[in-house]
Order: sequence, then C-alpha cells, then structure tokens
Amino acid sequence: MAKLDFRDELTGDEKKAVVAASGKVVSFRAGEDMSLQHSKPSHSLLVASGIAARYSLVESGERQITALHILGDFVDLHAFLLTKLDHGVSAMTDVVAVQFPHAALNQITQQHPHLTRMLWLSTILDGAIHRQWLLAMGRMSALAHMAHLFCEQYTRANVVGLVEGKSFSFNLTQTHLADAMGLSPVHVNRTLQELRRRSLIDWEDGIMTVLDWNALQELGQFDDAYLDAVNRPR
Amino acid sequence: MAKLDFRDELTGDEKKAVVAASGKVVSFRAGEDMSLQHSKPSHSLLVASGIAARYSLVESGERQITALHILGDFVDLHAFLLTKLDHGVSAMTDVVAVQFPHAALNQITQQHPHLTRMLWLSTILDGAIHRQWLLAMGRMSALAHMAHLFCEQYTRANVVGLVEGKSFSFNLTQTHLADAMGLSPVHVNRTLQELRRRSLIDWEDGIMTVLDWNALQELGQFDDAYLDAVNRPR
DNA sequence: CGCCACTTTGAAACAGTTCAACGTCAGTGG
DNA sequence: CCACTGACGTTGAACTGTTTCAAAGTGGCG
Repeated sequence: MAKLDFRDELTGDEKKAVVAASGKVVSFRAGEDMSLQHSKPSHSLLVASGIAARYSLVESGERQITALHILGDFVDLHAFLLTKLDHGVSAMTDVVAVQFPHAALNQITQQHPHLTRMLWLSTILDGAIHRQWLLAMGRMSALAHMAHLFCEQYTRANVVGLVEGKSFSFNLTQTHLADAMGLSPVHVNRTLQELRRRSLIDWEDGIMTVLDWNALQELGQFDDAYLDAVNRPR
Repeated sequence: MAKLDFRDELTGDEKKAVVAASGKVVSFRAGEDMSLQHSKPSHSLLVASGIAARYSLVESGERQITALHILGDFVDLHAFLLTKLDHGVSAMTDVVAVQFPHAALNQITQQHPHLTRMLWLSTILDGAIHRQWLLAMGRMSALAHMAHLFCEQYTRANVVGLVEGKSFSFNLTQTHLADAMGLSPVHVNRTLQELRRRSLIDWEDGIMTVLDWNALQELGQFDDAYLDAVNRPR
C-alpha cells in the first residue's frame, strides 16, 4: 500500500477499494512457477516478499528474464487486459504474493479513475524499465550492463524500504542473473569478479552491498529518472 | 480509429470522446525529433503516417531504438502519466501525427472507463513488444532476431491494413535497423544479405517483401500471440 | 559421507565489431 | 551537362567480447 501510495497519494476511499479488491495470499517456493506463459490467469499477483521474475523461453531451452519484481510490484497486472499471458512468472526465491481478481480490478476501473491511473502508471513504469534493459543489452558492455542492473535493483529496493545501510537482499543465482542480462553464466561470473575487484559491490549469501555508489552509477550510466520516484498529482 | 476499435469495439460515445480529445495534426521530416528525452510534453502523439521510433542514447553517442511505431500507434501515450519522458522520439521517415492533449486524456479517464482500459491496453501491448525485443536481443542470433523483427513489423502493418500482397513500406536505413537491434550497421548488412540469399525477404526502395513467411517465422521463432490481435470484451 | 546445486577456472572457438576502403546513387550547383 | 558532395550500402581483414566446453572447487543438507 505504501508503494501504491508513493507516486501520488491515494484517498481513504481508494485505499479501501484496493483492500477490498485484494484476494487470497499465496506462497511459492523458490523455483516454482507462479503463472504459466499462454495461460489466462483470473487474477494478478502483487509481491509481498521475495523476488519474482517474468521470463520467456527460446526453442533451444535458454531462458530470458524480462523483469524482476520485489515487494509492492504487480508481477502481471497487465494480464488483466490481455487475452493470454505473453510470459511465464517464476519465483526466484520463496515468494509471498497477494491475488487481485481481475473482476475486482475491472470494478476499480469503473469506479475509481484516479486509482486506475495509478495502476496504469505501474504498468507504464514496467515499460520504462524494459526500455532501460533494452538499452543496456543493446548498447552497453556486460560490465556496464551489470552495474546498471545493480543500480536499478538498489534504487527500487530503496523505494520500498528494503535497503539497510548499503545492502539489500538479492538472493538470485548467477545463472538467474545471466538469464536476466542475456549472457552466459560463465561470463556473468567473470563480470561479477571484475565489479568485486574494483570494490564497487559485494554480493555474498544473497546480500548485495553497494560499496561505491558513485562509481557504480557512472559505470552503468544510471540515471534514476526513469523510475519516476516523484510524488505529484497524476 | 479502426486501430483503437480493433481489439474491442468502441461505442459511438467513446468514438466521439476520442475525436473530441484529438488536437492538432503535426508533420515531421525524416530525421526530425518529435519529442525530446527528459521533456514533459503536454500532449501525446498518435501516428497517422510514416514510421516513428523511440530511442535512448548512451554516453558514447550510440543509439538504441526501443520501439518502432506506425499508423494507429500512440508513440508516447505513457508520457501522460510520467513526470518526464524516459526516451526521445524521432521520425524515421516523414511522419504525420495527431496530438492528444494530456488534459483531454485525463478527461477520458474520468468519464470513459472502458475507453480508458483500451488506451491502457495499448501501452500494455507496447510492453509485450518490449519483452519480445528483450528475448530476441538476449537469446537469439542476429539472423533469428532480424527474422523476428520483420515478422513483427509485417504483422503489425497487416493489422492496420498497410500490407499489400506480401509487401509493406519499411523505409528505414540499415543503420536505423542496427540501432533497433543493438548491432553494428556492418553486421546488419551481412545478416540482411543472408536473409536475401535464403530468399526469405526482399527489401528494396523502402519496400519490404516477405517471400517465405513460414521460413521467416520459423527462423525468428515468431508467434503473434503477444500482439493479442483478438477482438473480445475487455 | 555423499550428493547436488552453485561458483570458479582455463582454453579454444565464434559471433559480432571495428576500421578502412570502395561502390552507388540522388541531389546540387556551376 | 557534368563535377562534386553526402548519405547509404557493401566488402575484406583484423580484432575482441562473449560463448562453449570441460573440469575442478565449495558449501549446505539429508
């Protein structure tokens, strides 16, 4: 709720509508599928804890992760208007999520224009993140790409209060990271070593620590403007 | 209007609201910027003819195109809810576009829930296309990526009736294509030659002709489901 | 203890880049 | 009417970032 409230305050009525629209709380084990590609889920999932990923597969069996989601993110809000989900959703870590039945979301769009815009905004921000990933994959070296990704994850974790000191929980495997960046696990390993060698980050036991934010930001050409973390009327 | 109407029919009232929301018609020369990154436009642009691209720049000056837009596409509808545009918009060819003032779009969200959902859907489809591009960039060879891109462009052109026979207007330079695919112009040239050598496509004078759709689709692992070209209540 | 998932390492191979040159064609101006 | 220019496409050769393959190291857990 704090997250939804973040970019423009919701009225009491709107908050009640959100709570009323929420359904069951569901848990997933690390590695478990949360939604299947080409399915038509009857609800969308809001992450309450853990890390979830959207992914697609290629014929050879390789996987591309197209988004990572943490506390407060709707993983597949867009499924509400789509005929079929265009990607799978998988739990990277153990995940707890809240279901929002599509009928209830539809109800919100009928009755709460401002709240609807805020939900719409959340899918628009997903799009902005996709574009940043495209830029990083297409025109950045593996090293810069990784720096950018870590800056993004740090910033997003920070928005929802998941950063403590300079650290946040980032409990993925290097193979997951490879799938997110479109690289091989081997090269991810070597790139990671380079970031560690330069003392930009530390990543142990699922805890990512940013040792030198300025250097990391510069290396990854990271500008947080696209995350639009600004509170204003919308 | 036909495009907006395509995935779920609009009522007469809704169509009137769209027409009422439209503003000036504006023209751009090939190469001209239509919107600047980091600006806050007061209106969004709907393409009426030509090809527009969203792009971002990297420090070295290289460009990544993150989306291509043709007739019926909103290029930057999302700008309506964002504080700043996270990308630039450039005219690839001569472009004619219609402005939709953000105040008018806001008005639509207040009064027309169903129409709002249809506009929301159009930004969601942009997201689905972004994800497909991520998959292609991350996990496909240049050849498969290019095949995929051409399948997508063909299908989207077809939806808005821009395909004649097996051909559609695709008046970009190879350098534009390189910017869209995250490759060097030289490699785009060679990849293109390979597609021509295999007689999958022909591309001359800005006209793209798909000579062997099945082979192209298979090579690019293209499945049009993500474009969600289905008419149903939403 | 042994297994399994994950990380790390080395060496060879490769897809795609870079650089530099040349070709082609349309537009422009003398 | 021709020479000049500039944008775009094509080619060749050397180079490099990343992949692939294979093996070994590490650590948690039943």
